[in-house]
Amino acid sequence: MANIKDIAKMAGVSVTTVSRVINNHPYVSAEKQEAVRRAMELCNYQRNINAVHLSKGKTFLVGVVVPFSNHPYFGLLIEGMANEALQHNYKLVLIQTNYEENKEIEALAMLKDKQIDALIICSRICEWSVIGDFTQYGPIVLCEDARGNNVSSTFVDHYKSFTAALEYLYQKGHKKIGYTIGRKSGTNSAQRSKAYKDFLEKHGIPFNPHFIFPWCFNFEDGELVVERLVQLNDRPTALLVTSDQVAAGILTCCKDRNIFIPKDLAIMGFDNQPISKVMRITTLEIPLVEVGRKLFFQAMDGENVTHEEIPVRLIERDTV
Amino acid sequence: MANIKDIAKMAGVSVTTVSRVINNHPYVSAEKQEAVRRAMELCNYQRNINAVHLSKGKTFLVGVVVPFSNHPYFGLLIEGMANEALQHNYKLVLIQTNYEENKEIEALAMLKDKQIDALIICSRICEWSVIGDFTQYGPIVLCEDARGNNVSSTFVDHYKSFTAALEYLYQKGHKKIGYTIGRKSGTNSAQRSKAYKDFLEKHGIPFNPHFIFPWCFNFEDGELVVERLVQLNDRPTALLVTSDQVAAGILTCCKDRNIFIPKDLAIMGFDNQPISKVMRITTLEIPLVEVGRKLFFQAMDGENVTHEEIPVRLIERDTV
DNA sequence: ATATTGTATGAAACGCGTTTCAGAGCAAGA
DNA sequence: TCTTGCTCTGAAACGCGTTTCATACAATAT
Repeated sequence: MANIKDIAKMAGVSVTTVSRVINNHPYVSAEKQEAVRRAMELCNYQRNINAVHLSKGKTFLVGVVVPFSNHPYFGLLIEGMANEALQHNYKLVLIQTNYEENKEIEALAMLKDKQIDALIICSRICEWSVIGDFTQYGPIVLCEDARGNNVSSTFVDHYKSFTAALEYLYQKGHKKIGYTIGRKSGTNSAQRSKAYKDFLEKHGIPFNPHFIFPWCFNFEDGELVVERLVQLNDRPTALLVTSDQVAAGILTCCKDRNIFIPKDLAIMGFDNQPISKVMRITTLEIPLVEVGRKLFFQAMDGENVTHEEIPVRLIERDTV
Repeated sequence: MANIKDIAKMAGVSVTTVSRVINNHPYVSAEKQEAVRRAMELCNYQRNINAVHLSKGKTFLVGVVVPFSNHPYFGLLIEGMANEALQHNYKLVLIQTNYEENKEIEALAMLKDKQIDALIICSRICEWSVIGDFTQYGPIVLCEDARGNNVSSTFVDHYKSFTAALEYLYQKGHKKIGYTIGRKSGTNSAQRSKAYKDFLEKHGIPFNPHFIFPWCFNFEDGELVVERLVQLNDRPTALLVTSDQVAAGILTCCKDRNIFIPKDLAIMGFDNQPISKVMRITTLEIPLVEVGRKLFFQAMDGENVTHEEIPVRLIERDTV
């Protein structure tokens, strides 16, 4: 395969001139321009992008860390990023961690060795201190409240939104409210847990550990929730479900067991995924595509560390 | 940031020796090895991966073309690839096309300019001739029957499986069978269409264009199907749905409209996604994670063009 | 007529790790 | 003693495009 030198020779010009033609720099005479183009066409020339990357010290690649790629939550986030990436002529490198710390560190290493220009972490596992060690190598953007850490972030205030959701349920008459979360640890889960405890305290409601259902990510996880639910003597009357997928799963399984929604159990989802619209699930909308877009934007704007809070919106439908 | 030259100078050796240490080549004395390691640690040295890529002519990156990334079908496919990629120390570059041809061509160009070592196309838009122009630049792997084209493929024989599904429904007493597909064009859709027509002909059943529902991808698309269904005077008694997600959506909407499954309408899904298990949807299992794994494997084995047919398995549940 | 400014072009340095090749030193086998 | 074969090391070439700097000439301004 021909390289830039071959083209230069063939067109009777210097490599500089070829480079100028390739990159549309001014100051190349029409004749030479033509000669170079002809030579490139003749050889079916393609510049070696890795040489460009080395030379420029950039790859136009942005890493995206997700625990799993087959969840609509991350799907929408990625969609937003991909759209924005397209605009900026960037590509996304997907790094699936399955919530294993070493994979996240691998992603950070990619930033260090310049394989990617920036890194977006959609769901963090590493300690902040670990992340901090890598900020010197390029922009790192988080999808959680990262204020106070030297990285940009676009996030939902889960304390606030969880509190709002709880108060909404309370005001609808619910005193016994349970909730589901994904991971037990993590900033978001911690915020929710705190919101929950503060809510209980405020209203003088006793804490019931059986009302909390961790490890709920997908539609099918709803099945287990319902199974555990029916075995409870003292059941919650409402469930705050941190994913519409899980909410849909719970709703479906409840129907099968003749648990009527919302009469027997109120359900409130999160995200406002399309499935919640079809199933008429009351939910808190998070504009995930927009969040993805903003995350990418922050990754591009590596100079400045910024934090953007995304407001959520309550969407009342038929499950509360 | 220090480069290999700096390290060499600092350790009092040549760059060759440093390179040897980095890559664990034999024939480096213990002392020099130690000296190099110390220097690297001192400088917090990180080799520039782009220089490696340029030098080696490889990037350890594999491109993955998908129309959308937020669909569980592609999610599982990617999951399989990601697992295998990890094993081989490769990373995946996600290229989302939204079914736009130019984006797919962009992906092919990435192969040409050596930004990726191989390309996996999960859902093709380009003509075969276009793909053919790029096979010289690296392995291209398809997730559809690509026999006869100079690319590897792992695929389901959709003619065969569709026929099997139709016969299964027929044998259950269904004569009026409709089906949903995603895109109208595409190898898979063509195979299914042919299977459908052959099936009708074989059993002397007249063709009814209203029984075909295109553009069905997601859960929410099931809503439209049901809406159109109820407006039909002459309704199908069974529906072959080419995605469990859509099947789940249809099932949910039917329940809301008091259309009883399978009494009023039999539904058969595809993929055996977790959702189909929870909702007890009869489906044809496609081992997508396994398919993803194999696709990646073929991408690695660029020397040989191979084709692997994946058998599907009928999973009888409660919707037929 | 002279000083500026703009256009056009190429040599060479640069980014940086890998790999080939040549050579030196030393031990085991002939 | 001589050959063969390891072990160890480094200089230099290689992969390839970008960018800086110097230069040359034409055109406009003074």
